[in-house]
Amino acid sequence: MELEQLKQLAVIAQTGTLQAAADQLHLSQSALSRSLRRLEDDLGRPLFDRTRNSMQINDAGRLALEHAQLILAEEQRLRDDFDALSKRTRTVRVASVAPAPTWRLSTIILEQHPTTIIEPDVIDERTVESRLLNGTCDFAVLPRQPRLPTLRSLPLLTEELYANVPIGHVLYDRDELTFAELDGHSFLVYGGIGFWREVHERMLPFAQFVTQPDRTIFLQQVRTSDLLTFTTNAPENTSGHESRKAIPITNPEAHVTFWLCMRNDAPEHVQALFTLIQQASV
Amino acid sequence: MELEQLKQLAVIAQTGTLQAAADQLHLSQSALSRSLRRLEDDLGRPLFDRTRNSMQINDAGRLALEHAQLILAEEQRLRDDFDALSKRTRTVRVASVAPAPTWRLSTIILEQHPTTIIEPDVIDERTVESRLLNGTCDFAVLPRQPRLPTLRSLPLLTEELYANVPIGHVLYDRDELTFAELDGHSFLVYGGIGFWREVHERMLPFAQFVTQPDRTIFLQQVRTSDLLTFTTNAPENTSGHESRKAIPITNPEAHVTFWLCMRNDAPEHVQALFTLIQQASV
DNA sequence: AGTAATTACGAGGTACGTAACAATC
DNA sequence: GATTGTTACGTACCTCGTAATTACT
Repeated sequence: MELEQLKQLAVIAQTGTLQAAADQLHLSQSALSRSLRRLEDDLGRPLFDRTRNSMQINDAGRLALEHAQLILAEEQRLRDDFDALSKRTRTVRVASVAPAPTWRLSTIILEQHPTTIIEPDVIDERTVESRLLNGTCDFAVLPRQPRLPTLRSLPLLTEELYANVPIGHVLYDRDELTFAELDGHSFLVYGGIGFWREVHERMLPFAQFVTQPDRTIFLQQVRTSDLLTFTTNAPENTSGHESRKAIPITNPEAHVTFWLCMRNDAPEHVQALFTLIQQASV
Repeated sequence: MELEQLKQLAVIAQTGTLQAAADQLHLSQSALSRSLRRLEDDLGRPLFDRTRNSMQINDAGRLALEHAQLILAEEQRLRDDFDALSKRTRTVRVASVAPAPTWRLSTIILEQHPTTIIEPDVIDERTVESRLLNGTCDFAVLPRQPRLPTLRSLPLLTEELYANVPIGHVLYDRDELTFAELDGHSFLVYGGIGFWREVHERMLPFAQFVTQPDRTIFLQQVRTSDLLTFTTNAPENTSGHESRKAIPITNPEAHVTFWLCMRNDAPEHVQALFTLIQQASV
């Protein structure tokens, strides 16, 4: 007996004729006829009452059909479970305090495992930490090295903040700047920058911020606006700033090393990715 | 995915090695290795963690195994149900008031369907009738034609009773006898004669009966005893009476026609047998 | 005539066993 | 060296599709 034959039995019973069932199963009528015959031989009795050109399911057929449906349903559950398992192992949940580290992660992971699904969340540091500890994310990105013995960590990248100054602005000719010099000006900022927003607010208490949550619209606005903006050394930040000058900010708060963190008891596929990133970051 | 592969998974998981499983499955190790590989490919992930020369079932394997066992158990239930169905259709339960009609039935049925199992019960008329009506037998044999419209019936055979007289007995020279002439003598009788016992007791109120329930011992005793016995025209009654003379009994009570009865709603295979017997009895 | 199921036949694919190989105990 | 799992190769079997056949509507 084969699962394929049970599927065929179900379709034949449902359609009522071999021809219709064969069409639905992408099989010739004769092949289906023989396959059904083999099943009947295996079970020791006909499952259909036959006239010369019609078939009618009989008691034995109905009995077999009941069992077949239970078996096929169980097979489907098996496949569903495995699909869920595959999805789980293909997905990496990343909780990060800033977007650039997740971009870097994507670049490294997708190069080796193009089918991986990366689910980034840019959120505040406390939430990142708690999600890592309670297992609701696979990787955490923090602006410092965690020291818990239940965690492994590595320095993922160091991001440097630049003031992005439009032509004609009073600060355009400077070669470097400090937060103190920037304070009091107006800035156009992208909304999803997480950690950096706190830096801005702490270091520039008197500045004005216009926040654009949509990244595409933000980049368009940068081209036409004469407001100051920020950019960093992350390669994903280079586009759309052609008519502007990126001026380094010298304060130590403008240079941040982001650490990739993982629980020691992370699933195997997560550990493998961690090792991959470790090698790529050397 | 095939049921065979799920069986193999179960055996591999149980034995722990491919070689042991292959032996148990009457399959070469390499074939089993490939078959398992195909299952893993089908499900999209390994079911065992492999070193170069050992295998250990992993989480995915255990998950698959759970489902596999449910599926295989359901397949077994299907087969069990079909075995029970086969046994039921191969078995014919006969309730008869006398043994000879069941012998006749066996002869006719086994000639065409040698695998049929015939379960005869020789019991009293009222019980035969009730078993037929409540469905606890397929065929009933009665000493009269039933007239219920829910039943079909046919005359199966007419049995004629003979006095079986040993050489030297006072009645040995007679050519025919009546119950009245036989009354008062001593008889050796077989126990399992059902209906005929009532005839004896009613027609021979003053006779002595020595009853032997075992047919083989009865036939041996007949050879050596000088008691009167009975026999009939049933072919199965001819053996073992060589040193005796069978003398017809003229009373109408000694000539009985047995009717085969079946419910109109009997299962198909029982109806087919009824038709067979009808043709054979012409 | 048209449809439905079975049977005949040739072809392609697939799973098997044997055997060679690699690695571990 | 014995055992275990994987890979290579040739073969045999098995199921498929096409087509012919038979019967029913």
